[in-house]
Amino acid sequence: MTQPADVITRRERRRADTVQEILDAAEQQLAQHGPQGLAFRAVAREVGMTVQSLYHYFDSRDDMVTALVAAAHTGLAEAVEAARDAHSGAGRRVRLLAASEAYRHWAVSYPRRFQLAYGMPLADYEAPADGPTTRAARRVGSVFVELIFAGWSDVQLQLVALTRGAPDLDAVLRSLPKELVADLPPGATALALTMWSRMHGLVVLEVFGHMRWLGDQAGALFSAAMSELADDVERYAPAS
Amino acid sequence: MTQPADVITRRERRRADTVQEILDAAEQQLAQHGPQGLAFRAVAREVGMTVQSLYHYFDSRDDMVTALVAAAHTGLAEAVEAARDAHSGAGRRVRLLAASEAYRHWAVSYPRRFQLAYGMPLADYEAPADGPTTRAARRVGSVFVELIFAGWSDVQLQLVALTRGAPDLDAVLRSLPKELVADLPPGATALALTMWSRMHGLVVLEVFGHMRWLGDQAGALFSAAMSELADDVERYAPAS
DNA sequence: GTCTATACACCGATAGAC
DNA sequence: GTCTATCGGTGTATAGAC
Repeated sequence: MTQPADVITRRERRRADTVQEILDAAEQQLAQHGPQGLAFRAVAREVGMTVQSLYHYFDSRDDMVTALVAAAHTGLAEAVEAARDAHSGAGRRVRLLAASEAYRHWAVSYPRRFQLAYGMPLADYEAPADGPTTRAARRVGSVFVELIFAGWSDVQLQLVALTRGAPDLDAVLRSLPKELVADLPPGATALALTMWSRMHGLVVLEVFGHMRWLGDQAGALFSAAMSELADDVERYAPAS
Repeated sequence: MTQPADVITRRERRRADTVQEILDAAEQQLAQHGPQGLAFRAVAREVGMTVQSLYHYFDSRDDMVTALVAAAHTGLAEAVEAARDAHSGAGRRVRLLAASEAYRHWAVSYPRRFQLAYGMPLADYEAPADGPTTRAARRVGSVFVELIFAGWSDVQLQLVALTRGAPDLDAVLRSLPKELVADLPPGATALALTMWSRMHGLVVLEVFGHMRWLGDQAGALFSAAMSELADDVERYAPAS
């Protein structure tokens, strides 16, 4: 006789495998047929199940979409982290540029997933306010926060005065949860946000098709802009 | 007897009014019910017509959406132009900041329209490659190009070296149509693009709900970042 | 120009047999 | 856990009367 615990584990593993199989099918549908490919029926066809069977793995279609959004953020985070770790011996500038290139590369490689995570209001889908989705999203941001401020002294961090003259903004940035942004002074948090948004802005324009007139040179423009961004980061961290 | 020309004019004006009425209803639907509010049936309900009548004013539902996208770009362009003209006596920095604030203000005031223009892949809708949509979109960009480079000498323009080391990118930027970017050297074009993307990045993050943890301070962060951006523009234009 | 009627496909979700 | 059957709704688009 197998132990009950074993049985449950086997069942749950099998269940997890099936869930993953469904998510893979959904991602393929998303890539091939766009947003409407995420219809429950369409995913069921792709994975070779009936619609009703899907309800055994997800409470609703929105549940499945939420899982996909979280998976997208996780995939992007893993890509960025891998790029960072691939240059663990190098300096801040090299690692920051590698991470940003990985960010864009993942986005243009999986444009639909990136759109799903950062831009696409699906019909009838409303993202849950807090959950696995937001947690996975933070992972991406924290990589860049770490890279930007690696090796800064406390004095250097305090000297970033990006929010001077906006005390309310200061207060909000100071009251953010620590796990989101590791106890940085408000100016530094604002700097990380603006730097991330500079990178994000170019990527989002490209992924949503607003840089087609650059042909295949969108990546070159991105690299040039990221080089400027890295210079600006250095400028904010005056040699101690 | 009225002249035939008059009759046609009256008819066409009445038709144009109806088209505008439909578009207004569609925008209200978009604001209230999101993307799926743009269904032909939903718009017909809102405007008080039957679905079939809409086919007399638009060849298809995609036609109507295309008109909405163009209208969104035009509305954004008008808002930015108005802000620029409201400070026609001021210097470049003031006008640039005013235009950027107008950009964000329009976006957060009409988030669905902004999403429609810049981010939302509607189910089954594919934007036409070239048409009124792209022309209206260029209007926004050209305002910022003008503002950024107002008063620069040819020498100053040539000195922007943002694309150094990327000859292919240079070539693409140089071969862009003149009405898109008024005969600028490639480095200057790249500068305008990156500056615009810096502004756009923050706005797009906010409009798509990725800055909710800043509460009502997203605007303050935007202003701080735009101030930095204006400083950077000045830095690129060394005093002659 | 507007209407009714209609065709044909799709959707999310539920009930109940096996 | 998977199936069939079904409900009640959505959508785009066309035909033809008035």
